[in-house]
Amino acid sequence: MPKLADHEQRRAQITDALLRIVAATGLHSVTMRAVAQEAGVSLRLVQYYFQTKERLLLAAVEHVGTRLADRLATRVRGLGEDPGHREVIETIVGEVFPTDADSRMLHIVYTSYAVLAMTSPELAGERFLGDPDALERYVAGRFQAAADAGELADGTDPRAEAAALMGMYGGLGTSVVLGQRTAADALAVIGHHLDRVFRPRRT
Amino acid sequence: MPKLADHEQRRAQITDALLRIVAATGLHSVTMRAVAQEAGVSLRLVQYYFQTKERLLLAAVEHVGTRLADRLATRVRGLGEDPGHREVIETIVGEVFPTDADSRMLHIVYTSYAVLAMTSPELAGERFLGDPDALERYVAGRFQAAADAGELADGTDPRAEAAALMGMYGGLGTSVVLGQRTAADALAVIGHHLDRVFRPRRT
DNA sequence: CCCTTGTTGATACATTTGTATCAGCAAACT
DNA sequence: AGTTTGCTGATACAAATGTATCAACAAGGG
Repeated sequence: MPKLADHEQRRAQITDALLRIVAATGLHSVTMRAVAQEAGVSLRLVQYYFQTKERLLLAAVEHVGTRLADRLATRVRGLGEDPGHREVIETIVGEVFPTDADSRMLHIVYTSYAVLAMTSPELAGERFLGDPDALERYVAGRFQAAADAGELADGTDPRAEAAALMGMYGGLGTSVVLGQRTAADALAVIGHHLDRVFRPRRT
Repeated sequence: MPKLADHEQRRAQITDALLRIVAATGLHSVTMRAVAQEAGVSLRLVQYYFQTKERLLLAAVEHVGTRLADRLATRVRGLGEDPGHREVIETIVGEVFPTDADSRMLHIVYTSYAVLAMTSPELAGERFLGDPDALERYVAGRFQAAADAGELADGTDPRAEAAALMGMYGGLGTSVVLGQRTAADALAVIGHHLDRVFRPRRT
């Protein structure tokens, strides 16, 4: 049985093209034909791999979720063994925050899907909504660990801190993409916030 | 010269219909025909008042901005004279936060336009981007006043606090609309945050 | 060599959508 | 009464779009 092409790779090639279009011109300008052209393949092939547009869109969110998870895992692992809790948290925020073209794309794509999910929950599946939840839970776990180690200020609730941080990240990220604020300014605001959450003394 | 209809009211009737559609089924399902039907007028009339779809969309954002500003002004004025700084800030956040159908609609509309503005700045005019800026500046002013009155914790920067709060509001609001969190939970997180920004003692 | 697989091309087609046109009707002000 | 203004209806039309169909070709494995 001949198998010259890697199906997974082809699918990634096409969904990547879709994400590029979303980031550049918006979700509304994603058409089967535009995706095909951006991916450098024929319209027919897009239909071949993803029968309908809906399935293509779903595959694209899954793809972006996986890619982000990989990126974060690699980044955190690169911190060396037993990094500080705050270091891990700041690394995560710094990685997903729209600073370069890649993270900016990620933010636009995520927000676009989020808006879509507000009015058509069936299109943005559980997979999509589950990702930010998982990230927040992970961050909450880190806050919990920091609290257990006595690194947090008094009266802080790890889960509430995670929610607050992820909320800030999302809102400030949007304002950065919209050009209302510099990424550096936004990150300074978040750093300022973390300064207050973490107990000042200790290293 | 006969003038049986109030142009402003008619325009409001149509843009209101548009906003309802955005909140219910998303910005992508806003069509001239759908707006006309929702507003209970003929397609021809929508064309009559707003020549093109682009102008209709722009008018709708302006409309929502004005309406929100009015709502906030009324609400804050209703606090009586010389209300506490924290009270004003909490009132504002409580008013714009997606708790009821109206504020939920507001949030969806705002976020939809924000996403649109990310990739097509010409469609979401300065009027749109200016509104959240103005709100943040106002909140920053309140934080500054609170700081001058010695009500804030040490080492707080009023403008950074405003940015952090507005960011949190936006991000958490989205998660509430997406059903990832209860509005009450989100507001509790924000309250928890404000507890730390404001100095505990004093009334 | 043959057959399966990956891929393209050329269309086709019904729908939707923004925009435009022309005629006409009802109401109200002068 | 007449004229202006607000509004509707019926259509028209080109462009875009999701989906589907049929033929064909290249390449690699058995």
